[in-house]
Amino acid sequence: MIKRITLKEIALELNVSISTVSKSLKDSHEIGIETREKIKAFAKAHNYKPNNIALSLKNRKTKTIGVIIPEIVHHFFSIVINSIEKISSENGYNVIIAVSNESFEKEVLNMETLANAHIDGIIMSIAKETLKNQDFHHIRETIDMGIPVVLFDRVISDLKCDKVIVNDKQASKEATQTLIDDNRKNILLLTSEDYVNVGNLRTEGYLEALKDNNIVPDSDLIIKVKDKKSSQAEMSFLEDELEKILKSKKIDAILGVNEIYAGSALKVLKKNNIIVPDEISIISFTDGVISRYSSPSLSTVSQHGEIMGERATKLLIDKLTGKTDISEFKTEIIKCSLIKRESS
Amino acid sequence: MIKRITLKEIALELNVSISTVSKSLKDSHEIGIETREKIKAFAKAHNYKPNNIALSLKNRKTKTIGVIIPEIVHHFFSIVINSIEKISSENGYNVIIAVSNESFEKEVLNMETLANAHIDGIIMSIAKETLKNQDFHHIRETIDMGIPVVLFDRVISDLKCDKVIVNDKQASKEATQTLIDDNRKNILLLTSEDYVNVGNLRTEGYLEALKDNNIVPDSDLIIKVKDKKSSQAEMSFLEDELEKILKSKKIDAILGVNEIYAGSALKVLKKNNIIVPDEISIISFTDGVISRYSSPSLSTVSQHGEIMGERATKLLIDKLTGKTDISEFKTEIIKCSLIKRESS
DNA sequence: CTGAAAGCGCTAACAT
DNA sequence: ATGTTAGCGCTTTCAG
Repeated sequence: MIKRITLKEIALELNVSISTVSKSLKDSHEIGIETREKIKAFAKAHNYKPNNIALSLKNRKTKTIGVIIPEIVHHFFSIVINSIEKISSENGYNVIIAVSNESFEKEVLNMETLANAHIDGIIMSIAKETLKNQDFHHIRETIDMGIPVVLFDRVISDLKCDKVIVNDKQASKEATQTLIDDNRKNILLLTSEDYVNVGNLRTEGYLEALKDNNIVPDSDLIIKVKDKKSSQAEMSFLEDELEKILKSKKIDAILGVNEIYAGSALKVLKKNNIIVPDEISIISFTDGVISRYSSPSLSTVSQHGEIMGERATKLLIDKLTGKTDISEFKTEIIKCSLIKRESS
Repeated sequence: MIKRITLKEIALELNVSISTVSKSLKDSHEIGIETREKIKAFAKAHNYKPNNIALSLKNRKTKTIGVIIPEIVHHFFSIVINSIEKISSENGYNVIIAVSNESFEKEVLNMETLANAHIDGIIMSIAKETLKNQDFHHIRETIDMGIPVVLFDRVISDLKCDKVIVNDKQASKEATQTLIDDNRKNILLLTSEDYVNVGNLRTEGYLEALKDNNIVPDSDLIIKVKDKKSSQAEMSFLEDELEKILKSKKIDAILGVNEIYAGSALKVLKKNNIIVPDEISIISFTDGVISRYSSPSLSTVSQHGEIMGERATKLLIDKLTGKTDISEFKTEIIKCSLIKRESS
């Protein structure tokens, strides 16, 4: 078993003081060129690596970023994490992952754990339950402790932190308009419960598009998928609702606020021998793997998770490195883009 | 901005020594009951939290686990990470994520970074390029430094560490047998290049099943998907190859070593108006979201990523907590299970 | 029962 | 040019 060598050991070995070693390794001109070189050579030969824990204790910096997300097994979030990890490591930061599982309590715990791990900053997307509870004390407290926070996607506007969001409402409006332009007037909306602001904004965009085109919204054509313990359960709820509506209403298009909803809808349509996009066309948010591999493949609104992760990380690092003023907060808005595939 | 209070500050405030405070907070019987209570009350009132960095420096333990994976945006790996994070946090460990992107160089760097972060142990799945290079010095060195490593899925047998794998060969054999039992004799195999041991084992299982049934393997019926810069590029390679084969050979079943291969194959078959499973049936490894939402949905061999992550984490934690002998290494084999869906 | 002091590995201000 | 020392926050041994 190979032990790491310390400054002290090097000092002892070469009969110099610890600070001489420390300064030499920093190439300080305080130290004579030959002792300096000798020490550097010795350190290299013994593969000296500074102990980051000791440095952290001294500097009060861990060069670590904490990330709290509602779930990992989810195309959008995994893209964002990937991007966060990439930018972080390029800038010498490590990434600690914490998952809230959409639970308020877990999210609060996560924040504590990360604060105790002395992460330098946090990037997070808020859990559904937290949005429902409208309780953000844990985020406020973290910010009050001087830990910078960057929120992405699921965001609360009155928190003192940077934010990265998507033009949800506008994108939803445009997607709906695309369907209307294709002469579809009976558009079913598959969305989440009201307190999920992202879903809400998309619903608003949908409604605005209808209004702009003088289409009277039919509340029966909006399915708000209830939160359940498992996404399995949520999907069967959605499928049941959809089957009911198909029997009672004429529908010629579906807008889904994420690809799981749209993918499930597609299954129901197939089961009922409804041809997509001839009879019903579909557009969905989340440009993930389901959209690409389903058949017909789904037209989607891409939220550009990669860009969101990148922007969020850069905002945070700028704050950590002092490039940005600590008390100034930006909100970056990423533009969604519509990716046309077979379903519309 | 709220500062964390330290032992020193508490001591100063209450006119006692630091060690009295430290002992009191540990409820040491050395300290008189009333000073003890007074100190505990004061600490609580001021929301004292020990500084984990200082503890790490002292204990040489960070209570952090490093995870190195080839990619995050991938159903199997994201499931495993999720599970690792879950078990870790239940046991008071943080998880640092590092992504190798299938690159050897990046993987070596990742290991260094994690070692420098003084993680207590590492859970990893080896990058393709590393498997190709057959260079595992970085893993050996990490182990030599006394950092326990647990490998999962993509594993090298002669490393001194715990391993969690899947009965790939057997599962592949059984899947192939299932197809043969359904009277399919011309089975196309979609696999990865030889040096990916997982793909290799699955190929072996396929070949054994053929042999057991006296079917002469046809090398034209094995597509080894070449590694490319992007999975996009790999898929178009696969699709081109498959189209060619469909023209020249009779095929009545496809076995894919992962669901991306199988999903892409499904698209090609659709394009050529071949009906699945009537004309060609499909079974695929990786029970992910593509399999569930494609149509027809894919029968899959589930590798139980959740269980793999759980076992790997438990093996590591057992080693870290001294429950297991440091120099004894286990290999756990998870049994795959076949999930029947519409494609077979 | 309480406190002083050393030490984990490192830095930096301050001697010499 | 090199060394001494204090200190980051904590634990723990040893003294009082």
